[in-house]
Amino acid sequence: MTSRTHDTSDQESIGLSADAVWLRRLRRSIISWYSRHGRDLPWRDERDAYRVWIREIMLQQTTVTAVIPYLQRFMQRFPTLIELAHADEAEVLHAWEGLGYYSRARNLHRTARLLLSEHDGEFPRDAEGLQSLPGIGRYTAGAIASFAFGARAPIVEANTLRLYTRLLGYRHSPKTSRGQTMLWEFASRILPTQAPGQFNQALMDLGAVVCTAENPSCTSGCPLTSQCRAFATGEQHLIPLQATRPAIESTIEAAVVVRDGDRFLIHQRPQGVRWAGLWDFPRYTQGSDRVPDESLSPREINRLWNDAERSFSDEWNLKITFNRKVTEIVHHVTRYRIRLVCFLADVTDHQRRSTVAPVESREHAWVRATHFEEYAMPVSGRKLAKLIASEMYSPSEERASQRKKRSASKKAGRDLTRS
DNA sequence: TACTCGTGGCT
DNA sequence: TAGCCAAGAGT
Repeated sequence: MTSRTHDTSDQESIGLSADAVWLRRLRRSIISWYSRHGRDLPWRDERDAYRVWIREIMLQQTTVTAVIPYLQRFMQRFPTLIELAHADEAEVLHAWEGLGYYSRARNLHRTARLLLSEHDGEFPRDAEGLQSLPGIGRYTAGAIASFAFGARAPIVEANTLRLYTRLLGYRHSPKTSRGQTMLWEFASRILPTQAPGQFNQALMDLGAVVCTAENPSCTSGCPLTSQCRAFATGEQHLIPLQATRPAIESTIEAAVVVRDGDRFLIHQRPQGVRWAGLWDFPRYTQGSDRVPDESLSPREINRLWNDAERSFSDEWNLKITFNRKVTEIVHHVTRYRIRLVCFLADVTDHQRRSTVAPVESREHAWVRATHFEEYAMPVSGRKLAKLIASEMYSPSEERASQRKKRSASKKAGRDLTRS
């Protein structure tokens, strides 16, 4: 087999990787590189299973930079498994607010309780046992087993996936079951008997620092250049093969800010929906027959205004009337770009007397803007909460509000206040 | 298998 | 800027 082979079979990849001499040389190069250039991460050589677990869950699909401050706060708030297990889920979600992928936090909490109730508060010491726990998949199981318990457990994640596929010149999709089988097989073969945890860390560091997604440092610092098939054929920019991502869709939502005196209505999102368990202002998605990326026309604002008023009144059994449009927030969630148009409605004495009983099954609260901080919210909800807290209570509230309205109207060449 | 689940940084 | 990317897991 030569580097000119264009349809490298998996067996050929594995066959090459199985060459003991080649593997030993690879390992030596990686270990040597790691000793000199490994990242100085705050958790380097951390072996406490609880701390490794929390950190690995946080790092799922999340950058090191984003994780560090959250990890510090989380460990202060929940220093041990016992404290995490004894906390309310709401507290855990609150500590997670802003990190995203909130099922990670819910599974973390579930697993803490499970470990305490059924495992004497101890982690399984092997990858298989770890993988049976909620939120712990194949990668995380291997990471905990090797980092905390020194088990010879392989790992495949974003960094190592890039490294392995390039090293082996794997031209097929690494996401298929065939690709996954090949990758885990190679991960297992390359892993040494001695200090597998450190070696796994070395693999990830090499992927993160040298074998990067964009502009990998093949000729300026990679210890594996001479053994890398992708480099030999100049394909390092083509490997790994990209999966096609679903297209981004634009949608429009209305957020309803209901004010009763100095309190605002928020509700807890139910299980099974996005941001489950987090608190938010009531929001409604408009039919997506037309979803422009640009600002909305006055006609579209009016339609949204009317629809949201009706939806809210039906759902909460509270007939409200919007005072004005407060703001628009554009944010991204998964494959959606959402234009969130926020309306303000004041509850009048008459309305309060007639129908204030919201739907019984829905957790809700009337909260002063100064207390929004106590509730875990999605980032877009938090942005709105901050805006309310800063604008609604500032001494120049009316003036600021008027000024904003005028400038917004002027800019868009329309009147959004609907007299 | 393909899709969902979040967010922020980078180019 | 619009898309890509980041120590994946669950369904």
